[in-house]
Amino acid sequence: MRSQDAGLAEALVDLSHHVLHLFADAGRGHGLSQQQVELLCAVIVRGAVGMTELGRLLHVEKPNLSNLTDRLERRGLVVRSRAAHDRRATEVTLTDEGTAVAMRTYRDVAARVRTLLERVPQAEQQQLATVARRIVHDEPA
Amino acid sequence: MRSQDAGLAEALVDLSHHVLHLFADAGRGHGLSQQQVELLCAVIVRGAVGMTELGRLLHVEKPNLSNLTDRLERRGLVVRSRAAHDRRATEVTLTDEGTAVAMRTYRDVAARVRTLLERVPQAEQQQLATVARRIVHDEPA
DNA sequence: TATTGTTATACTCTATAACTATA
DNA sequence: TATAGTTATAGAGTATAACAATA
Repeated sequence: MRSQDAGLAEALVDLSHHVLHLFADAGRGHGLSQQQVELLCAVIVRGAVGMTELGRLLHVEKPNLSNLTDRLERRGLVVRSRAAHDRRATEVTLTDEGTAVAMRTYRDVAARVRTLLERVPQAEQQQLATVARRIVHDEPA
Repeated sequence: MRSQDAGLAEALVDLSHHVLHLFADAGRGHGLSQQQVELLCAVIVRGAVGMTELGRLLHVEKPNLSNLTDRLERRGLVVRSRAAHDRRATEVTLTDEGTAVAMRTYRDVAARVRTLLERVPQAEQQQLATVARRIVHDEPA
């Protein structure tokens, strides 16, 4: 690894830790883990979400997502239901309590994101989003 | 959260997952977890490292770092020693086997970093490093 | 008294393989 | 045969509180 790569790599790794810890920190007050917060935020933004899409969004394998969903269902925050169009598929939705918890947590996450980004000027934020998407192949070069 | 913030936030979260999974993927072939790879890489780059600095680098709390170090020590990859200047402090160093494993893993990580960044032009990489450091407060605005 | 690190506990997350049900 | 999801299992990571030793 060239030394300039190493510098960028270290900065990226540090940034990644900060970004994901933001979910953990937001969840702590509500007794939620990082992954639980990520799942709740994904569902509140999208409405009903299938397990496959959740796994892709959260970067979690199927069996682990099943367990993650189990724990949230046991706590009464989400429910599973069979999808109408494909009876193999499961859709995850929020309960009333889950919605309330997810809203509070989502606002907490959003506030922390704003704090994290407040040192970065608008123009650079736009560039950052573009580069980030390019790196994860969501966007063409 | 404004919708433009949300777009950036999602891109950042996705990027963060990719970056940290890179360590997990590099470790899989060697039976090492993400955190184990991160620790080995930190030690190979720095030589002997104290527990406090390791905790800061890996974003891991003290008790968890103790456990992480225990598992690597049990596998014969690292050893602990008392620091000369402060007899409370512990320093972590690599064994011969640990050095060999860490070198291979480090090269694997480096290769994956290059792949991850190959779509990003040099100039943008430099900007990215600057913005990343600014976000985590390592660098003034 | 503050700091460095460990131990103890209870819970959550992870990877892998094997399984069921639907397509 | 392939896909969506679950179950089982063993190991690893996590947060918190309480502790020992050194500064």
